[in-house]
Amino acid sequence: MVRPRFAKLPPEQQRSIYQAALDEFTTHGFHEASLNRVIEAAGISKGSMYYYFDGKEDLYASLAQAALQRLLSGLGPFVVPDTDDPEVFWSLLEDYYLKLMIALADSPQFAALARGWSAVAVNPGVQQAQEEMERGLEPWLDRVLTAGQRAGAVRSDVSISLLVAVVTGMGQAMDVWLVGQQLARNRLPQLVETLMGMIRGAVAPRRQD
Amino acid sequence: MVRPRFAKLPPEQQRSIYQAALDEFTTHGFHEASLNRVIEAAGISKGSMYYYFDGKEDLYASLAQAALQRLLSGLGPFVVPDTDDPEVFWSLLEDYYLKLMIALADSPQFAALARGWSAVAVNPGVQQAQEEMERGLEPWLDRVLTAGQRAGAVRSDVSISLLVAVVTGMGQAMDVWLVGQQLARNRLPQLVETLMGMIRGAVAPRRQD
DNA sequence: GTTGGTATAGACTGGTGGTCTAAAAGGAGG
DNA sequence: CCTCCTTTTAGACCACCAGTCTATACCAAC
Repeated sequence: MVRPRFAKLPPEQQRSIYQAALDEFTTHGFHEASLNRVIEAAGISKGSMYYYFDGKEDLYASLAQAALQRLLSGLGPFVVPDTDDPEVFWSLLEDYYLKLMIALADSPQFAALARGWSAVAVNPGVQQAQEEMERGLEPWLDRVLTAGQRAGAVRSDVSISLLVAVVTGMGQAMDVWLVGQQLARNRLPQLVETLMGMIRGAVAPRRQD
Repeated sequence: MVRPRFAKLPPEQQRSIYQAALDEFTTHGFHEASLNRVIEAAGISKGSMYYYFDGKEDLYASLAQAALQRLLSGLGPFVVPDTDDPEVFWSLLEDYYLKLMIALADSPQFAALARGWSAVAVNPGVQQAQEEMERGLEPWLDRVLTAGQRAGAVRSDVSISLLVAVVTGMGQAMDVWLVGQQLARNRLPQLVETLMGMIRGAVAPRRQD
């Protein structure tokens, strides 16, 4: 999936293509985006586009990956809380989530890209690309929740896959909701605390456990 | 959005068109579905199709609406629990959710249709149709949660819109997860209890409330 | 120079959703 | 039976789509 040919391009042209693609994808979403328009806006020929990218999906995945990398570069690697104390576990997670949200608030481009993502998943051809991206996200969630179970912070009486699904769903819903709000930066900490509290309420062990 | 022309058709032809559309949409999803193939499979002409439906989106929305109606007809109207007891509130909701899940398990067609739904939402043109459908669902959730607040079963310290978003997200995630499982009918009650418990954990009042 | 890989251009293909015009079918009044 | 008008059907046609392919331009190595 690495395309050294593209990396060899003069950075100026790389940015031109990425910018055109970003505009198109963020304003139209994946399916309604037109590769032809991207080609035109970038000022290159169809041949060149297909010389650098395998196709529409590949361009999108490339773009998203680059954006994600940029987003996470200021955040350090994914952290898996390693602790025995449920309170500490949730506190660590909340810190991390807050940092993530702040970074996200600073790059609305990526938010727009991420929002279009779920739609892409329907196309089977893209699932592979998505898996590549999720290879850094879903397994992370998986490991985090497993660590949470060890710490007694996450219930152990249901399958991990359900927990991952539910937390992902909650996270997506919250993100979408957050983007819809006028998220004043100074209110973020309180909001994140609330949101994390809801996730905790959903997946924490029942009281009699 | 009502197309009396279509309703006037001989039922046999109506079913022929709906069946062809259902096959296409459930096997390919909305975006990858081909209207031309539906037309061919239904054995009608393009002119007729566009005489009866405004287009692809309209056909899809029509189909989904009909399927939803059929699904809910055996379920009675949406119920808004009216009680003062949080326990009763959640119990009523759980009963209803279970009935819904059983009905869903009995009509996999609708499940497939519903799965494709989120992808359609990305297309702005369909959002209107979706809103029309959700006009019967989201406000219901809204009212249910408000009733839950009155009963002290749902926390009142965050906005209803967030609660609706989170519950919707959880519900979608759970539905998708459920469909992915081999949902044996006899295990459904226990599963639904678990799922409802998670929703409850997320939106119930904090302990110190 | 000549050769050979790299890069670019853009015509072309088979498909898409959607429009449009012309003809067929159906029915009411004479 | 014929005319007139509306409703319905047929399918050619349009612009656009993602993706393929061939021919040519470029440029370094020899």
